Amino acid sequence: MSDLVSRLRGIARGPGRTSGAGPSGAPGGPERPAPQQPAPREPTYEPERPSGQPVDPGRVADALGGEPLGEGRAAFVRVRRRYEPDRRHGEVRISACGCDRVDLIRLLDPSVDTCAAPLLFFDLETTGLSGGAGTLAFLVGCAWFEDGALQLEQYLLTSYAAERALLAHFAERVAACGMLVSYNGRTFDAPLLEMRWQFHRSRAPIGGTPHADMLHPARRLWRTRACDPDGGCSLATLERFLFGVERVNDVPGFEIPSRYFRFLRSGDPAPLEPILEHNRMDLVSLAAVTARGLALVDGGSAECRDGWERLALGRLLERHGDAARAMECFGDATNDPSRDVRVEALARIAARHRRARRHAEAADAWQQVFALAHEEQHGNPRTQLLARDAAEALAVHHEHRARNLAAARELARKALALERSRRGVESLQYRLQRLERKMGVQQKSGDDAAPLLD
DNA sequence: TCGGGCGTTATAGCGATACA
DNA sequence: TGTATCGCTATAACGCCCGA
Repeated sequence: MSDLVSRLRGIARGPGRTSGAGPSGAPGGPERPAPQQPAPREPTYEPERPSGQPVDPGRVADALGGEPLGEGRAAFVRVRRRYEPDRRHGEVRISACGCDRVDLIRLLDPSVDTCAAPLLFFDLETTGLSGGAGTLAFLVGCAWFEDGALQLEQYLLTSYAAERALLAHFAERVAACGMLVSYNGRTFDAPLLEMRWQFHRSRAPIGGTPHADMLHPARRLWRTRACDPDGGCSLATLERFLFGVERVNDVPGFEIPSRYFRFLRSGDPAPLEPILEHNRMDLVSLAAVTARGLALVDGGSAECRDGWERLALGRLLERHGDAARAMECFGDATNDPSRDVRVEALARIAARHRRARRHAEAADAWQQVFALAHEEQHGNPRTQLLARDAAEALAVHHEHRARNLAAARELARKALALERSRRGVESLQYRLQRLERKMGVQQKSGDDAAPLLD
């Protein structure tokens, strides 16, 4: 332990370099022991730094490849990086992450009233998850495009006294942008920043700046696919699915606050470097996800990679009243190799026809849904649900429009066999009773029953 | 003319899920 | 671990159509 103590004190005091990547250092690497020191069993950073002795922002900046900003106790550290257009982020290049059609962001996030460039992507690392005055953002990361390259800036808090200056600096950056973009920022990042601004009795600049939160559009577009068996749609899951990004030695979120507290106690910035890299990865992925979403709403069905993406885009466009482009997506999805995709697409098409009172076209689509879904007796529960919907819709069609009571009864029976909810069963039983009553009246009056459908 | 049925829309409640 | 947001589901209300 005494070795560790002297090492930590050496880091906090002297010019001897320790771990932590510099400007060109390999990011995200594991923490390394100081030169000529035995490797510690565990990378523990106990509160050995003499209390009351502030962390030197200049030394932290040197270790992290940044620069100190501000004077005295109000100084914080700024770390800048520039990712050139040909740099790769998984399978995509930075040049492909630019967002030209920012006006289309309102299709992704309907809560955005006005769309304006330039976009400022931002992401916080905080001392905790829960709100309240005790949680603060010790790292504010932001990024924007400049001449095709992604410019990143990170503001690191080296002492609580510098928070106001750090926030003011970020506020200047926000004032220069047209729109903020975040991932779950509407729920987490923005409220936390606003709370901190209130704490310093300053006006929060975020409230007046349009803010697009990419979490919810990402869920709408990729949840059913990106998403692992657990159905997650975190930024890390998404970047792996969309861009093939595999993070190496990424710091888990729950570990971030404790690493920062270790830094405050020890003065050693080494535990922070993986956090800065984690934050940079989040910012690049956020830009890439935004660009991908904008490309989809701009390019439509032709831009989609597969049928699942077509279905999701169709639903998103339908939600915005763009029925024509939604139908194009659903129509293209009916040619997908996946039966589940084809069934879902046909059900969407049928529902759209029904809404537009094109009942013959709707019945034709429902018929295809039922035929396709029925081939799969023990398949996807969603497909089975659509088979039941199709059977009931066709029963309605035959009872009230085609006037084929026998076919309606047969379809109602099939729907009943697929029904799982008590209410649904009751509703279908009622329908069957009505049909049989009508058929009894018809037979008494001497009418011939219409032939059954295939 | 009236009642039954269909289809759409609005609303409420609940559960899932991002974030560090 | 707390919190806000959204999607899903159930339900109600409403307008429309049609047959008795």
